[in-house]
Amino acid sequence: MAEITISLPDGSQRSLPEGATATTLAESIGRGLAKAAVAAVVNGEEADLGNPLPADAQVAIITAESDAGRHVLRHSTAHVLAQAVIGLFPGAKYSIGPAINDGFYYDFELPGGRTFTEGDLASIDAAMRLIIKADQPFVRAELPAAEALLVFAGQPYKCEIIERVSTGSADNDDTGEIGSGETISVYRNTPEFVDLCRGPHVPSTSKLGHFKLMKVAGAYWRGNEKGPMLQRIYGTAWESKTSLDEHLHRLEEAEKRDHRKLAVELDLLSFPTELGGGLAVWHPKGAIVRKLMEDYSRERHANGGYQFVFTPHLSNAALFETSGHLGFYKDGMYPPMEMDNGTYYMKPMNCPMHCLIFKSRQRSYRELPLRLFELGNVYRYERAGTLHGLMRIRGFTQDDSHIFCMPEQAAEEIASLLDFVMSVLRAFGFNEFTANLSTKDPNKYVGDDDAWDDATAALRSALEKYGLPYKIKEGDAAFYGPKIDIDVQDAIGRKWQLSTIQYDFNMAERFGLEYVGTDSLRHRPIMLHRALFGSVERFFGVLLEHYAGAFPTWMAPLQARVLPVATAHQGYAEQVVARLQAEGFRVDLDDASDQLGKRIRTAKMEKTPYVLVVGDDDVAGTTLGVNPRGGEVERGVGLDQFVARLHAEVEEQLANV
RNA sequence: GCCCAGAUAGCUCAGUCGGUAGAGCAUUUCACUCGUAAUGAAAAGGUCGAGGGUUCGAUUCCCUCUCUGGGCUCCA
Repeated sequence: MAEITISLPDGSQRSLPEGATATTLAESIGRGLAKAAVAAVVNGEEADLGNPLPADAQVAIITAESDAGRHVLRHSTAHVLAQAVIGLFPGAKYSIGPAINDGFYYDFELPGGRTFTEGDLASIDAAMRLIIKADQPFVRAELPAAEALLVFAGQPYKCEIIERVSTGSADNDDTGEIGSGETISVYRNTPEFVDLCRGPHVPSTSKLGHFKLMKVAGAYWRGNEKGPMLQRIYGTAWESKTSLDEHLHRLEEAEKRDHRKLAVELDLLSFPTELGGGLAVWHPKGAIVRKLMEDYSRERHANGGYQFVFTPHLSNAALFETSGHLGFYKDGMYPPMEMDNGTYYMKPMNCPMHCLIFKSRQRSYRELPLRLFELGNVYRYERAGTLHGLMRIRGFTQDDSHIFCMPEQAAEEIASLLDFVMSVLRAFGFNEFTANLSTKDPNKYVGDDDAWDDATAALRSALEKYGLPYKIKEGDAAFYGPKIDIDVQDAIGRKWQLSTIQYDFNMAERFGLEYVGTDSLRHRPIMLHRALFGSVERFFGVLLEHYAGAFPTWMAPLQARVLPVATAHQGYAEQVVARLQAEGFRVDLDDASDQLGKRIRTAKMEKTPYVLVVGDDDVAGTTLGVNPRGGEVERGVGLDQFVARLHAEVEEQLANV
């Protein structure tokens, strides 16, 4: 029999009989590999395990526990979901069902406008497990478009995808489903069930099984708000029960960190329904933390050459007509108020008012860069369905600064802005950063091309000088200028977009801003927008989740609580509290009316950095029993010694810049 | 705005096949005075999200609305 030679990723070669498949290859290498195999990469293209391998092919086996392998598992599980739904709901239309981060989804339209309820998930789950148990093969076929349209007659969403692909008007969603070639690829599991798909898939449904259907949701067909609302089912799928359980456990952990839950438990803030959606009130403990954040920010800005300004919450409509907000973002603004002889709006941004400050008198180049800073309260009418705790809120505070500079100053200013932003983010305990550089959308921009090129180059060079890893998002800039967005990674690996540095070629133009240059002529300044926290509220929410409520000592609402062992030690406990407060620390006392163990538990539940227990020995020796958050109890620590330690800790936490 | 699920004491939740409700924690009081994550007892606490309908009677069934949660869409 003729043989073919296959090259493996490690450079080694193997001879196999002609007609051998990737499965044969995997089996020839080892039983474990054959078991874990879900697909293959043949000459750089993902392919099914069961395809005959071409001669002299480069082949890599995709195993279930790799990212690519999980993607295949999830996509295949989505097909099983569709098969189960079609079986249980005769007449159901199926549309698309891709693998996504950690799982998959599939969108359906049910007959008669029926919708899924959570209760349906159990019966769908059971039907899926039967399909998996039946060990159905995923059989690939390639058809001309005309034939595919016949196969999917009565399935309007599938036909639409086929037509878009065959007429060349497909987008990524479509090609993700069926590839972009001349023929349409499909996978058939049974005579009854066939689905469009580019593949690859696992060879048979028995490779699947470690999945869980998570939730039902509405989703627009092709993401179009005006299009039909389909019924989406989300699921997660993994290569083993252990991995599935770990994933579910991670979800539980994230849920425990939910800032809305922690905000209630720690009595930080609330969203009273009487107040209205997306509006928060800050309780004393939350307000302490927020004030510390803001004070620190002010201190850094004062040292960084910023000038503080204040501007009102309301403005005459004319201002937002000049700025363009009413033209571009009216839907996102609170409705107008008619008063006196004009129309007023809540401000959605601070920049127009900062422009008015710049414009209030003639400016000289000697004043530039002029850096204006404000913790400005803005109000945006976010749609009801989008509100999410502090992360998406209707009234919030931007730590907003606008920098007006000469064009030749911009590059240096950007570089120092980036240093400043990163330094402050580090002080709040973030260490992992990535950035996005958004460039010009050629179809929608103002300003001249040279200015855009210079601005983009300045942003890029700042990123490179700082050594911040970044991705370029082509065409993602706002119409008025390119920008850098900075993402931080939190303690459990989630990314949050926080800071932004943006060029603006538009606003200075609209407001007719000018400065007098060395040539005594008038010039237009460059304007830079810079938000560091972004929104103080959202940043607080991110910190709360990052620290799981256990704020570092420097910003903890209560830094230490003193517990007298018995009433006899109350006097000494009061002295300790007074001493620590005199040193500037936030300390309180929990008297002996509850048992000691109970009081310790309460203080721990409140995530107090230090619980200080004082009894007979401590009164005698002016010492403390120190019970630190997350550490070991230490008896007989001298009061002076503890004070010094606490000062040192706070200083060290803020020195990490 | 659209789809799904909710709303019962401050919090977490149980319950009422239609006859106006209960637990744990928290709160208050009393007793206990204790050395590192829950002492015991008692009291108080609810227009069962709002409005309308069906009914002799609705917290429970139906409708509408509000709000909350998960998605979609949107996010200067």
